Amino acid sequence: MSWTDERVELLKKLWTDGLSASQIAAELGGITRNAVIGKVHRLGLSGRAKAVAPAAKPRRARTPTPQTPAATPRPAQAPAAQSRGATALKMDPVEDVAVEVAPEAAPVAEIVPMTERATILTLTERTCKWPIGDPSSQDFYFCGRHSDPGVPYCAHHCRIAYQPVNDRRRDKDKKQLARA
DNA sequence: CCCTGATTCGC
DNA sequence: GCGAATCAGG
Repeated sequence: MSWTDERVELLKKLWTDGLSASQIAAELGGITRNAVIGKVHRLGLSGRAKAVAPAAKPRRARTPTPQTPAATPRPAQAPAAQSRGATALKMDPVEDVAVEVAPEAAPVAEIVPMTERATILTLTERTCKWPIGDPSSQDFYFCGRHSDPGVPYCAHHCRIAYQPVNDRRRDKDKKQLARA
């Protein structure tokens, strides 16, 4: 894949929206998070809303200068993009909406251990995105259990989501028959 | 382990 | 310019 204008625009939008590099990579498709990060830096829009980095961390990557005959200046990159607004807190508009509403009844569809639950902020390519509970409730969350990369749901919810309609009906019928 | 962004450097 | 490899950190 190449960086077409459309893809660059989408990248800018998603990045400024606060999505992580890997999330953006998944959104764009056919690209890794490294590519996204690299592009973000080249575009000069790194360091989004974030508390002002206090003591600069002396970044050093890879083996300390392996082959350097005599001259490899590498201006250590101009400290250009250090200008940021005061201290904008990163927030996700989606969660904002989901949290604003009344806390009333929270019909939990099933139990998922607290430690495995996911919010819209913690979902990744490998977390189950099965929604649980009332979306307008405080207790709404996503399954969050492990799912294979690129697969939206964990094995358990995959079975539910992708179960053929006929099978489901068959199950339902079985239950009704058993009851009758 | 999972993940995050930052950086370097061969291509 | 691109992005894998690597780093430092949560």
